[in-house]
Amino acid sequence: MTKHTFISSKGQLQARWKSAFPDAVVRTEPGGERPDVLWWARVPLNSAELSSAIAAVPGVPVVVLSPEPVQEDAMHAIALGARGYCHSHATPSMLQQVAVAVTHGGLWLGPELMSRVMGAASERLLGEQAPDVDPGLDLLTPRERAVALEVARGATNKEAARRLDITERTVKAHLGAAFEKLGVRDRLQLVLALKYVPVDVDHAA
Amino acid sequence: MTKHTFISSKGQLQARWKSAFPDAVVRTEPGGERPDVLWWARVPLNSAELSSAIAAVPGVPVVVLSPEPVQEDAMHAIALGARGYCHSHATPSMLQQVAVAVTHGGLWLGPELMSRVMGAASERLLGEQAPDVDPGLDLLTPRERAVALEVARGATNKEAARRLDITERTVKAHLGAAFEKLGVRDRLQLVLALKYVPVDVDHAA
DNA sequence: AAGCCTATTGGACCGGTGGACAGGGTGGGC
DNA sequence: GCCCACCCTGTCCACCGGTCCAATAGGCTT
Repeated sequence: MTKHTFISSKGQLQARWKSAFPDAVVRTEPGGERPDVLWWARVPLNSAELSSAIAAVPGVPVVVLSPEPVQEDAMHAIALGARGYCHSHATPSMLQQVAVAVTHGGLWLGPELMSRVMGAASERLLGEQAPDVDPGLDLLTPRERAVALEVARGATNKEAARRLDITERTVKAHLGAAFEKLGVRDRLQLVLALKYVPVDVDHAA
Repeated sequence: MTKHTFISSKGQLQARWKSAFPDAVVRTEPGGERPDVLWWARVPLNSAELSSAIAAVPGVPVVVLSPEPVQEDAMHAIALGARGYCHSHATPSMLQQVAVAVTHGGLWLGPELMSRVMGAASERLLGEQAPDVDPGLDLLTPRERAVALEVARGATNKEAARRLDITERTVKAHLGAAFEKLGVRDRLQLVLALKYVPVDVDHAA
């Protein structure tokens, strides 16, 4: 059975959510058992809280619910890695649709926002022809890249293995190869290398 | 039963697709019965053809399949309204995942592309607006902050200890406190949690 | 056919990491 | 004075992470 956890400041709307997902869990704080979908209904939207909540459950799609959807909030949520954004008063069947989409690797945004996001993304990526795209990623094989990206989202080797459907040993192999190609010594510096390009490690010196 | 139509120039890979969707229809030209998902496997990708094919079936999610996924092609497809982009040699189960996501209103892109698109969209739509600042760091005591910043630069516990002139044990103590305050489980997630803070850090002074 | 790259996995090793017990020392507020 | 927050240190231990030794298999180039 799919597990759903709702994070709500006031615990309201539980009835509606339980209607969509009868065995849903409603909490006021993140934590507890790892759900299949994490619904973020805290208002107002706090980037820091949302960010760490998302980081705390790598691999779990996070959907942000808002009582009055605002594009800016939605974009913040997306920027932080949320996989969905919709009205907190959405009908149960709508919520179920969203759940299905995100648990299958999709991004769910609602028609209007979706087209805006897609438009903006293509403007950004086609317009400037990827100037600051990590040269690092291009050095990696597709598999190494996939593993590196999982790790860069905060996943452990075990979690990355589960997400990519390979053994932990293989994750280590790809990671090791990525370390060597990028000239870093561990996963943390790999993340830094993928964020801002140069790693100014004067530490070891 | 969900109906799937594949548009392929050469009609190849039919076996693979039929394995995923036994009653799929493979065509060389768009048209015919209205499917639930339209899979576009024509190579090379032609924007005009794809555009009119998408326009011809409003409401039907279109997924572009490519034998060798390229970001630029993906962005063109997205810009034209495609709801998904993935490898044409994807496993049947993967295709099924994609199908489920897009038929439920989702956008399916694969981890790497997805994060790029999301990042690009938020950059474009949020502009240079600084996110609402200083969540994490202000929760920490000065010493915890110093340790966290060392770690965020890629230092090991031992290196941080040497730079701050304390024992490795103390570094662990501060780090552990920082983990708890920020609600993360390890140093990597701590870095991610601090990532969305303006890092002006000239702390070395 | 031979060679290379990629992807995958196994076993073993060992240092780094994080949590669970501990403390002791300082300074400020009530 | 007491309490409390902060800073610093210690030991023990389970687990994770990174690297070494391999091996098998498929695809691609020469």
